[in-house]
Amino acid sequence: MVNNMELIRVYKALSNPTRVQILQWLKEPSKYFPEVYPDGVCVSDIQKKVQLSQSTVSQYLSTLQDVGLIESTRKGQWTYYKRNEVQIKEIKRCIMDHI
Amino acid sequence: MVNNMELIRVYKALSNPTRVQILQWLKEPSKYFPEVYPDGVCVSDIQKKVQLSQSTVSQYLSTLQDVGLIESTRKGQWTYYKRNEVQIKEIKRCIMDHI
DNA sequence: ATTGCATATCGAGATTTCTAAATATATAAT
DNA sequence: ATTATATATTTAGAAATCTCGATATGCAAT
Repeated sequence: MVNNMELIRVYKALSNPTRVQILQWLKEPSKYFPEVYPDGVCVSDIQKKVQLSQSTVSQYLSTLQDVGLIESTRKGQWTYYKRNEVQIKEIKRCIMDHI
Repeated sequence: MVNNMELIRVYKALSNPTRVQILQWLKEPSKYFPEVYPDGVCVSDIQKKVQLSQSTVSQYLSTLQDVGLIESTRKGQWTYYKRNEVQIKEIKRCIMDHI
């Protein structure tokens, strides 16, 4: 269950076009990124596409992760991100009741 | 059809707890407001409940209306607001595909 | 015409978000 | 040990949002 305040934070996370864009690219990662690993896509590949600084992209990914929309796996020096579809489904369900 | 940028504006509108609260109260106006008119609830009744200034509430309602979540009807010196359920349904549908 | 009431708009200070550069951390390769 | 690479964190200025008081607008009643 995603409560009221958590949903507000989800809306905040989604109220930035770049963050939403990333979330959408991650729906079909192989379509949008040069390499897709078992745990998702690495930060630098995402950064190349969004054309914002490395630190900004890293923070955006943290923001999306903080609200549960994506999840990360660290492997060596890389961090791979992918959508957390289970949580996204739950968030969607809650938004339906919320609005 | 609600496009990408319009949805971003919807998320922005929803990323404020008070605005979401108002939207939720308007689901069952007679439960939360002293008087409900055919076209909805007047600004001053909403203002009394949220305990923010009149100008803030007026702007919040404009914000919600701008993105289509509520609609207004002016009758004399009053403006009544109610949910735009048709548009909300459409927005929900688009959010489902969007996220 | 004037007064009073409901709402909208304007202007501004406080707070938050955006974004980058610089720095830190962690790992890999030499 | 040193160097290089990937990512995270810190710091800070610019831009946007929040919120209010003041003012404007529009309508109703006198």
